[in-house]
Amino acid sequence: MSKASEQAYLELRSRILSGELAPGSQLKEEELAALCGVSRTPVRDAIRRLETELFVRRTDSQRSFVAEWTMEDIEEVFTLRGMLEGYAVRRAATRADKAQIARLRAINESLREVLDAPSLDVQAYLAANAEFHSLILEIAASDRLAALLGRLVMQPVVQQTAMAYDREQLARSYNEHTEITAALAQGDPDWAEALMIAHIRRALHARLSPAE
Amino acid sequence: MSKASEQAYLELRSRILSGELAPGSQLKEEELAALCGVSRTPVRDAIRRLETELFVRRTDSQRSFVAEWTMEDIEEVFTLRGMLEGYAVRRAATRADKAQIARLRAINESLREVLDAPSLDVQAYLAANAEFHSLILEIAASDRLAALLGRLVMQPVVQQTAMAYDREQLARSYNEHTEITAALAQGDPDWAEALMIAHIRRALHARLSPAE
DNA sequence: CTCGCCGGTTTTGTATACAGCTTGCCGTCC
DNA sequence: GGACGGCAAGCTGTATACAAAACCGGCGAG
Repeated sequence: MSKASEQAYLELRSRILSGELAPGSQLKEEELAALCGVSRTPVRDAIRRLETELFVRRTDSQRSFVAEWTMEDIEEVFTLRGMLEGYAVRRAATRADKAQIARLRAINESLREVLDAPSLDVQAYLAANAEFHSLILEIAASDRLAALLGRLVMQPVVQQTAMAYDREQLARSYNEHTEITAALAQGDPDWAEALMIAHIRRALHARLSPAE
Repeated sequence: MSKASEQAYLELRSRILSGELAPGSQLKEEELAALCGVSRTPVRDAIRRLETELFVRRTDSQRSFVAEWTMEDIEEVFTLRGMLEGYAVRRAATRADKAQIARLRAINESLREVLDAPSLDVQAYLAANAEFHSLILEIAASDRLAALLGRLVMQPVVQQTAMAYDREQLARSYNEHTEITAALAQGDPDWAEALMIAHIRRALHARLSPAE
């Protein structure tokens, strides 16, 4: 997206994720325009986009609020992600070629580097993780599925989830990625799907009880 | 949505469905604004909305085109719908109360009236069908799931599908709705889900080979 | 005391002008 | 003859002013 619109989107999303724009609070276009240093028009675009990504809720009378997430909401989003990404990886299993498998392995290598580093770089983890999942989506070769998943289910919760990860969680996540890659290399859709669902399920529980 | 924006949306969607705006053709804001008798602003909103509903595809450089649907695309959308609506009806099975079941039965009654009428009113069928599916979504009581399904998977293809229905297809559809209602009345999620998936699968095949 | 109506105020929707980017064509240079 | 570069036209992005709709307070009637 072009400059102002993208800027407004990133600005607002980051403030929502950080809690600066608290769940339940109203988003007023003019106020946000001032905040982002752009006019109302790109802010409107950004709000609409955040709405489709479930960051923002809209009342029947067109007023926007920061979405509030209950435990049930979170669990459900993970369930949906499980179904959709499970389907994606199932498709990927019958389509992946050697070069793509190699790229997946390379991404996993960079995940391992994060793991082996002396200090935990969660942002680097997030980047490599996103790359892994979106490469699988690319291999699945379905624009429509990508549109669904990319826009709607992945972004909102993943970022906050990873914040709750300790080194052990990261290690498990890395192992799961390795397994999924193996399943894809074997071309086994059932195996791949089961692993992906388990992978996402574990992320859910890490999210719900970070203390454990 | 308020007047002009909604009007533009409905206008454009109907022209896309009718083929007047052909798949692959470029959507130019100014041109469409003239077509709908509104300014570019609401047209932009409408295009963005149609984009999230997969009616419209957007290039990397922000130009919009009417989406082109291959057989594979259609099959895949039905698969996704099956997963998501299957999940919805599964949730509904453990939540529906007597009043809601009664409403589902009432909707099915109106479907039967369409069936028994001397001339086939496909629009009336569509209306009642949409009501049935959205009531199930309501019973499932998940705003997020509703946001996903309502916006993204249902609309694009359903309308064209129903056009291909003859009276026998309508009768089968009615019977399936009745069965699903029974499964919900029993509170049996497995049954309900299986029926829903079958229901949607059959719609797919009616869509792919209307001649049969 | 409650309910509903009414006006000011706030917030969103729409139109329009202008700016910036993309694209495709045409001419020139290698 | 081909390719690269620049120029012009067309389309989209952004800002802003004005219109319409929704909210909220207070006031009056039942």
